[in-house]
Amino acid sequence: MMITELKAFVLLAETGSVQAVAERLPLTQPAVTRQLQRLESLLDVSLLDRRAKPARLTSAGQAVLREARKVLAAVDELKRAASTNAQPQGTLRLGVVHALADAQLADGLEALGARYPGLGLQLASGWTNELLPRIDQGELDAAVVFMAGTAGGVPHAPGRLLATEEIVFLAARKTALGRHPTLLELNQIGWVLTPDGLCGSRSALRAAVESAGAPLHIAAEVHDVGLQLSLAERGLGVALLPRQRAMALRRPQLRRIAPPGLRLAMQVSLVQAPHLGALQQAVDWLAQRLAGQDRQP
Amino acid sequence: MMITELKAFVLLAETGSVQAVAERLPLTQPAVTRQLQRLESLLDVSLLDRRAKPARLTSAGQAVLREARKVLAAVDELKRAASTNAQPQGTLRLGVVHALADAQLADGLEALGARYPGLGLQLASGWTNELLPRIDQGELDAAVVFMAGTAGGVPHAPGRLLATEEIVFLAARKTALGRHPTLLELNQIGWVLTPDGLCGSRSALRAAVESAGAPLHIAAEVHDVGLQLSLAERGLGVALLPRQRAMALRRPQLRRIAPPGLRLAMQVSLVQAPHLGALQQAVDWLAQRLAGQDRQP
DNA sequence: GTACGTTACGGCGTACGTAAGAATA
DNA sequence: TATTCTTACGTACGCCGTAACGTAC
Repeated sequence: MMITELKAFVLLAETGSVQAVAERLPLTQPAVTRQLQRLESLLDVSLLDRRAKPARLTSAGQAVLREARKVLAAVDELKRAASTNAQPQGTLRLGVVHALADAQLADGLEALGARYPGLGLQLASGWTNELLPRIDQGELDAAVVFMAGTAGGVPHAPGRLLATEEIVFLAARKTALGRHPTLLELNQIGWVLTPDGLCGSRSALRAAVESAGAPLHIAAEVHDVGLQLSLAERGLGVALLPRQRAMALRRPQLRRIAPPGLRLAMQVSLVQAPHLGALQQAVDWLAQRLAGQDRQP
Repeated sequence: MMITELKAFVLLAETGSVQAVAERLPLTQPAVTRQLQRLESLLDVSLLDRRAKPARLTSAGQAVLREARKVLAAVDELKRAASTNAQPQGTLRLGVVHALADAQLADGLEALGARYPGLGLQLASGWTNELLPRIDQGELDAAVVFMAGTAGGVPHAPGRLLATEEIVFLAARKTALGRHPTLLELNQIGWVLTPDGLCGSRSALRAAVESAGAPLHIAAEVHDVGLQLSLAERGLGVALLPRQRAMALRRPQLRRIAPPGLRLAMQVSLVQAPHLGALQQAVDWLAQRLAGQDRQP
């Protein structure tokens, strides 16, 4: 109630004629008359001075006209804010898996802030299996996660696939290994893994090792990637790292190893809550950027 | 359409429960649910994340919530402006008869401006018979006018009676007149009248003189009251003036005369257009002040 | 007289309440 | 299981269009 009446009233003030209002709504004259009457009865004020035939606005009508324009402007503003094309406002709550929370991501987020100045950003890093429930809980709007597995069959991650990346094995050059070490040889050295490595790489690795006839030998479980690499450099284990990240390293004491029979890969994907509204385009923009750079150095 | 839905939505955001909204509107739960659905469909946005049972607002919902509050605030503002109790805004277009457009009125108008700071004032002076049509034409909101006639029967003026005032006769002391001159004696000197004296005093005077057996002898017709008095002082005619105004004069050369058989009077009244809305209280205030002072010096 | 706006009447759409169903906590 | 929200159905209210009327220019 009331907004349509206000529109009619403002139009009347602008055109000066009920007829003209009726044509532009479009409606019949009686309908417009009744809308105006309805508005007067809702507000309990005489808005029109009907002593003359092209009725004039009363002084109360003048005052109401000003306020009516404000109301309609506010309604337009609301519709604009509701439309998916609107400039995103508010805060985008973004989750990122630990392993990708690096400088490259920071660049992307900075660019996001530049692209959408009105948008606040709230970042949360966590493991894939932590982030996904938080999206379901409505705590996050979107998250960059990954799933890992054998190169042939990575468990398909939910959301949009941003990139597929190989996971490489890194071992110390000084370690006594042949040119093409087998998986079991590497397993004897032991693996340096991330603790809650529930993104799939650990299980794929375990499956491969066990099918080769040995139990998975975990040499170390640490969060910090720098520590993982240091351990590997010291020959205390074999570390796993996404290919791009490994190539960006300046760790000459490490060598990359490709054991026969096992190629691990991971899929980076962007998961989002449904119904993001205007935030959707920001998420889309981020997805495109992250996919576009394809995490190439 | 839409405002009731926005109310429901804002209430939902505040209470967090459809149930609570339903109780406070008051409505049944299904009705509230449908209002929310309707709003979503009107805006073509998902406002609620229904994955959880006490449904949460989506990010789009957050944005819409902000704008919805603005809309409702604007609507409240409109209702306030429409209410008769609202602070008068805009311009009060006031007409005043020439004869009352004096310093005393200026005081009243100044006080009006002080009482209603938001109110603009547009003053028009004119004759009663000019002002009344302008009210009908919607050019004026109110006017202070008067009607004159014999003391017994002043033609009743439209609008509110503010004051009844006697009209006195002023003649030069030096004029050869008895202690109680008759109407015909005064008529022989002649009358100093205002030209468009259509407010009644002239016709009452003419009727009285002619019934006494002589034609109305007009010595001068001038607008300016000062000139009228100067002419009277010089013995060139008899001037007519409201009693209060005459008593405020410092014209020792003039004497006040009360001819037997004719007492003229005038009624000051305030006429207004219908449907003034919030301006009404300003008019009421002015009427009360003008009547309250009763034009006593 | 003509144009413009207002009432009168019939039809349709829409919003509500009641009651049953789905889904979450 | 209990609470909360959503869907289904019938009813009533409200708004519009057509037509007749009243009124200012």
